Amino acid sequence: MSAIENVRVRFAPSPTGYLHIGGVRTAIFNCLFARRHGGEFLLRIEDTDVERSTQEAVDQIIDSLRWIGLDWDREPVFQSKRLEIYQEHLERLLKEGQAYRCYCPAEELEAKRQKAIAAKVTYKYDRTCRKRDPDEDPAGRPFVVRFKTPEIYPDHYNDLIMGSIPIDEEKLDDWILARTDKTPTYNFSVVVDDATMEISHVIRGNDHKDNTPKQILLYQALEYPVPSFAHMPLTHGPDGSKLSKRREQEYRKLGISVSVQEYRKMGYLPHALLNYLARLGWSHGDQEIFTRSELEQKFDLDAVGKSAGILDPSKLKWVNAHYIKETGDSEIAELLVPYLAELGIEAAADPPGHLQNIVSTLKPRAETLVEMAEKAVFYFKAPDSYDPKSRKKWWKPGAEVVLEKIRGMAESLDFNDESTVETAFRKLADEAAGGKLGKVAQPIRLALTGTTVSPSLFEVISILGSEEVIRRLDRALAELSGNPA
RNA sequence: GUCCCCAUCGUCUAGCCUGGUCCAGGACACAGGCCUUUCACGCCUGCGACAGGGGUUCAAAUCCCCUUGGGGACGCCA
Repeated sequence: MSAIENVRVRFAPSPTGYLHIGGVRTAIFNCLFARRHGGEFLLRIEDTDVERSTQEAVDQIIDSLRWIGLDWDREPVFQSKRLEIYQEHLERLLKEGQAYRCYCPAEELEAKRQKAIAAKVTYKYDRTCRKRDPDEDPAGRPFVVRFKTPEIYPDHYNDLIMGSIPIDEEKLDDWILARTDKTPTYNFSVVVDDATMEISHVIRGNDHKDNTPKQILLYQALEYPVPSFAHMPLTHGPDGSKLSKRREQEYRKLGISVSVQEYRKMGYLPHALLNYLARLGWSHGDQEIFTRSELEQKFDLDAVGKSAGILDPSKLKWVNAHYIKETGDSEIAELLVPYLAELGIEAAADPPGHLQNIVSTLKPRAETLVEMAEKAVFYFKAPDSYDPKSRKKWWKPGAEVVLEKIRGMAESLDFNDESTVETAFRKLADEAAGGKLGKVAQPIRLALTGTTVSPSLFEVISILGSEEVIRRLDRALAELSGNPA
């Protein structure tokens, strides 16, 4: 697809809670689409539901969007500050006879709806008030304003992702534009906002697909140009159904979450999540890894699929692991600090380069920053116990000889230098273990880390430094001789 | 219930529009191997799908129809 002129898109969350993972994906698609075509990406906060909207949620959403690296082009628009605009449009429709006041009591309509549901038929407003002459409207009674659905309308609309979608009479209710308290309903405010903000492409979740016919008719009634629509497939949970905030506990066990913030807590890099989410439902040949600018160059709606995507934590982890390896040691070190703090380790005051060195040994071994922090603990805290199984296997009688020899080397050689350590070990392995490095390394690894799994021992030793190595060896030696220190 | 949408390996997908190059390609996961001081990383190999049935055609994953399965929407929520 070649570049489209005058693109302006928007992301329009309602601030009733944290940012939904499906929400960011919508935001990502919008933003990338705008960048791809040199257009604008705007943010609109849909806070007309005063009861449920909070400032805290607004802050959280903005924070999450920034974290993942999304940038919008103008000040965010708040619907709550645009009430007069909706009112103007409403009056215009009323005056032109394209909308009418409905005095039917809410309870009465609700009862009819329940009845329809019980009878298993589609509920539609019976248009009682449409039939009345507006001049005969009862004065002083509460009313809502309904859209007077025109008799003639297009039989379909063209969706940029889903293709041709029929407009079905069944769905064209005389829906409510404004509530009794005069506030606009969603379908009314979006249209007024998108039209007045001159949005060119409405890219949103597939769950809004059935609202589109209503909205198109409103654009036409208001004589605004109808934007292009693109309904993206939804993001589903592992069971294949729509993600539900209520099932968060269940998701947690599987390593996914509905909340964007949680992914930060789980130790994902923002660009990794962005990359993963962009690739969920969109593709560019066989490419999996995209830089930000590649995404901005290559993303387009014509390569977006039609079917819903299931969040796959293992693929996400793989993408994350990839970026952990790709990113520089110092950057990762900086990002790691808060995760270490969670474990009670204050690494910020360490000598410069210390944490970077640690990070460089852990990068190929961690899929998330949480995992990396956990694996870094032994560098900061000497083992307080030794894995019993490994003890049995590697600390057989005579093992103390090896520990003592290494201890001696640590005293006489420069163990802050990795290659010196390696040379010493190889020499010892030749002399004492028939060249089997493992026989020397494992007992030492156990002494130094408490387990038999760690980064390269040579790296570990050079990072720990001679002093600390001696301390840990002494402690292990004491343990071996039956006199734990 | 009504309406709408979707349908390629377990998952994300390429291919479908413009039928043949596809006994269907890549990635994640999984299994095995190599490398190796352990664990990883990396590399190699393997496993694994056109939902089913009818058409159309010399030829269908690709076009048409039906069935089945899945999802979404039916508010004075957004």
